Amino acid sequence: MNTPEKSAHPIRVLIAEDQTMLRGALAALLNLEADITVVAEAINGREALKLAGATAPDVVVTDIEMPERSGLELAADLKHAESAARVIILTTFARPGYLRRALDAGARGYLLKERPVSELAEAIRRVHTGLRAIDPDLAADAWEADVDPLSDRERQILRLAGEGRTSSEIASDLHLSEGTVRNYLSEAITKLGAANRIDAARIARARGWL
Amino acid sequence: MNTPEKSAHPIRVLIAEDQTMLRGALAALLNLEADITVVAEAINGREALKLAGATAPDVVVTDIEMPERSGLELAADLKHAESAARVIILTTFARPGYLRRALDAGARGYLLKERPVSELAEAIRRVHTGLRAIDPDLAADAWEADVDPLSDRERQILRLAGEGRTSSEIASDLHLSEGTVRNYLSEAITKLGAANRIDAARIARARGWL
DNA sequence: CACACGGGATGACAATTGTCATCCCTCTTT
DNA sequence: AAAGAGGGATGACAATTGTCATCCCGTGTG
Repeated sequence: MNTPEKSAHPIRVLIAEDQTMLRGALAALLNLEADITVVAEAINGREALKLAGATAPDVVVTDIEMPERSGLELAADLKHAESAARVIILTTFARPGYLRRALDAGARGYLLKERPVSELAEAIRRVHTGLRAIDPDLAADAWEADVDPLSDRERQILRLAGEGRTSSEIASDLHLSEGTVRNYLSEAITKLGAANRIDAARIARARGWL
Repeated sequence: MNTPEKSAHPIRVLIAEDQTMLRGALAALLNLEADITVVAEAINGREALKLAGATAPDVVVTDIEMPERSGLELAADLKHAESAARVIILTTFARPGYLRRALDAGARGYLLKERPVSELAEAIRRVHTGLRAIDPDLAADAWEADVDPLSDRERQILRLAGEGRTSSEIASDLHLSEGTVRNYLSEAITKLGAANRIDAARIARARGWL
């Protein structure tokens, strides 16, 4: 297997993705592109931030759902650290809530894993020149998508409820009274138009609010 | 980009995986191997079965969770069709239940997406020569893993309950009385040692029983 | 034929969950 | 100082959920 010559100043890319096989495959394929070079690979957001500091990539391609620190948090971290790296979110999920959060966190690209690798390379080039690269399917309904109506507490409690914890368990976990937990849950259920806590958790997850 | 010479009789591989980016990346990388050629790509189990008939692959690499027809069902279908293709399951999930079902369905390999692509190529070669390729982490506790204790009805009802449907909804969906639904759910909860239906659904999912 | 067995149904009871109106504190804002 | 607003707590009540003992009915099976 021979590597083609790199151009004088290839685009320096960092990949953050927790699934080894996909991460390795993407790195290998992107490295075959003449104008792209993968300078680092991270398995979660925390590691990615560290490596970004050390390798000064031009573009960071990151998954969202990773242990330790998510891709959305990574985007925010990089922005906060005033890194020059442009961020492209690469995810399975076409959740409007995710896209919105990604853009708020300063991401310049949002691409689905449903698309071929060639589009990723294309997105990297676009973003490197300062343009945006938003998946067309999502770009449309992103802004008309409704905003997460949940408060922090509601979200937090709903997350636990969705894992099967009972009201009283959640209450003692969070040092709240059981009644209060039920109140928050009830609020969340009405806000989401759900039938019960499980349904509410499902809806929130599907929209990328959890 | 130049493709290396293929050997006279390369291993013919079919890939079934619903996520386009991973599917494309794997196909591209495997094609770079001198002794492997990807003869077809499918986005679900149904399509894979059809393509397997048309292309007579030596090895089928398949994901488990796909729409239409899962990788486990595909393995069973191929066995039933007396296909000569050897099946390698490639999945994110280290669920003992999945491995067991895979082996029962006649799969010769079980590999996690947590491993590098090189291991996939290696597994393909092993399986092609008639050997097995089971992820070492799983091989150990696979057989001592407990068997799915749920009956079909219990599983079916638990699945619906896990999606947030109420007992009465499930009852009318399945033409059962509400009390009966509660009975099954209660059974499932005890069998799994869960705290409630949500917890039970979570546990069953985690073990690959749902 | 008698008997066990599995799928399904009932009825009853306790615990958990969902809903509401109200109330109590702290902060802000005016 | 008065008026809101947000986070949290209570209490009460209805609906849903979880648990059990029992029962009915068709299928095997000895």
